[in-house]
Amino acid sequence: MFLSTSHNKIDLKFRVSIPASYRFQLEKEGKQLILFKSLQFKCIEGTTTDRMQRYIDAIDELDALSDEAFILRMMMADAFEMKFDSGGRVIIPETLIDFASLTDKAVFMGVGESFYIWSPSEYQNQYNYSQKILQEKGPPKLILSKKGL
Amino acid sequence: MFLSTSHNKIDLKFRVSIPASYRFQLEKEGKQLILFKSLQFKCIEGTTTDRMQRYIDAIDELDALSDEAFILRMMMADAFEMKFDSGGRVIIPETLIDFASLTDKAVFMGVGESFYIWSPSEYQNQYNYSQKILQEKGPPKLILSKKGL
DNA sequence: TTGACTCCCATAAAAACCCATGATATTCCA
DNA sequence: TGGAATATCATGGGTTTTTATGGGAGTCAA
Repeated sequence: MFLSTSHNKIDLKFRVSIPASYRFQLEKEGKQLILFKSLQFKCIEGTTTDRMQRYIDAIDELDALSDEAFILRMMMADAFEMKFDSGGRVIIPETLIDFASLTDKAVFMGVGESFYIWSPSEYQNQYNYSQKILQEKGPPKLILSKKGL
Repeated sequence: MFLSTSHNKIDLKFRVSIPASYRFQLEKEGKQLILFKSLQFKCIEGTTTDRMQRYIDAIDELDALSDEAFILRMMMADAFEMKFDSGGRVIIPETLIDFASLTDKAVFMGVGESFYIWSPSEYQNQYNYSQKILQEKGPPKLILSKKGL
């Protein structure tokens, strides 16, 4: 489970520290880290190899010639397996840096089964949007009570 | 189940003692503590990892593009797993301190499946408000399902 | 050589860990 | 029942470890 938010620096070599809690999460389950372009947002998404496998399996269930399958395959093509250095950092591929408009700061946002890497300004936009939705619609209580929470 | 209210000090290192009764509650069931921004109030909410896991599972069952899923992901991003020191304290993340406007005192309020951490003044506001509602509307009707008990 | 990449070490700040103490509550026994 | 002995809790403070980050030495290819 990936939780919490942290702001880390991207150095001149495109290196960035993956938050320690995320690394433990991966290590605990003995899983590799995958980074890829988010399908929803202008950010990088990080997850484990086996969750990625679930995406791949999902493609197989789609009509092979459909637009969805096409999009998902394109996403796979821009997915990278990350290696950590001794300090717990990875080098973010340039494709992903560009996609998410990252410069010198990265915001790591744990969202459960995966995490997002945002530029600070995009993150702020998303955060503000969430606050707006919350004010307008209130907490998603229907969903929660339905699940017995 | 978390019950009762207590007023604890937040020291210069942002450490605060989690009330012993809450700790026993967690220990008894072998569960980790999670703190996160309340979706309803200007306070911190405390709960367990497996309760949080149920929220995460709920995300996957929602339309990934829905507002509900979005809000729940934001909730994960503002959730932190806590580690106790030998004295039963945790360090409250700065994000949460700011969100709840905490300074040097924290009011712990057990509300059953979770608990709240308020600043003394916010707590007082909520308390006064509840008293006002009680006077105006009388006690709420409770429907206790046999199943749930 | 130059440039890109990997691997390793250095360091400041933050977090985790450990022990001490005063206050309060609890136990125990005359 | 009183009151000393004990346990528990919240809190203070110091020491050690971890984390994030900077930078350099070695490697390989063009």
